[in-house]
Amino acid sequence: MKIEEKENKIIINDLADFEPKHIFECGQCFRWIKEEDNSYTGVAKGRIINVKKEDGRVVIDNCSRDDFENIWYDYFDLGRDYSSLKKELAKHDENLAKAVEFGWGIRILQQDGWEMLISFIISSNNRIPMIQRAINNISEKYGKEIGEYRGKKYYAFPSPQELSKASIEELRECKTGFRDKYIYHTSQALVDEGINIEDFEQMDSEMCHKELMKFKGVGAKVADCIALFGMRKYNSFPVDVWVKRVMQKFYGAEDMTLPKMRKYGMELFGDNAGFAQQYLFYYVRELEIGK
DNA sequence: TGTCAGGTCCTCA
DNA sequence: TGAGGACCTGAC
Repeated sequence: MKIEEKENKIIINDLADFEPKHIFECGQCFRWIKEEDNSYTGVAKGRIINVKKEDGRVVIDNCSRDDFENIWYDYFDLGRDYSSLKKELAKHDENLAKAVEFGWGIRILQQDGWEMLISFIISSNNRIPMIQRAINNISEKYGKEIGEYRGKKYYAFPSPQELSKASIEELRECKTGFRDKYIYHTSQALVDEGINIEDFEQMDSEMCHKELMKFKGVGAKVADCIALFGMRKYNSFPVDVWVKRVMQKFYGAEDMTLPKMRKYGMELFGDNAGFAQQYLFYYVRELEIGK
């Protein structure tokens, strides 16, 4: 990987399988905002960076070399060979091959487990713009101000301790809707019971999923998303409305219940089920297949 | 005005 | 187990 550093930017010349639109709009994250120049600005790990593709190169603005090596390299999953992963997936079947070709620049971000827990509780029966707004409201109200970028202030996602100070009513004011009580109970549970969410990463997938579902507002689908995007459980297979459609249309799962569909997907795609799910999800949602 | 959206919870067979 | 209805909110 050839990396140049200049003017607080990191420029990567030869990074394959990386397309900002695919990465930030495949539904795995909620805090990356598209700018007018088609770049994306986001907050993670207490930093603000801006990412774009320019002349085939990946440009990360507002980023030091140290931060790139210590934070963003892992965050963007740059240690993984997506070319061979995609080749492997494409061999599986024709539909997955098309999906991989369509979302060729997707990478599964290594995001924070706690932030994913709350974010995906908010996602249930909700729309993406509303989810983004609620998460921003929560961050502004309870998170620390990180700094300014392009004239806009940015806030970190609050810690469990910080968020546990919010009442159910205040969470409702952040436009979380009926999920206010779920967020409240989850924050309280972490603080009161001294649960360290990072420990979940050490569990095997099944245990991780089971433990996550103990939180109020976390069902099978939300637990799978948290495990996949926040806890490196890459054999997770979140079944949402879109994946349900794709499983019915392409994989003969017309009469399956959701739990069966989840199990079927995990068996079908094995250790790479999470990646398969992301490519399929992005493919059918962007093209509105099966709607 | 009614429906619907990245589901979950609760109740009841 | 599985089915059915309620649920904040706001956009169409």
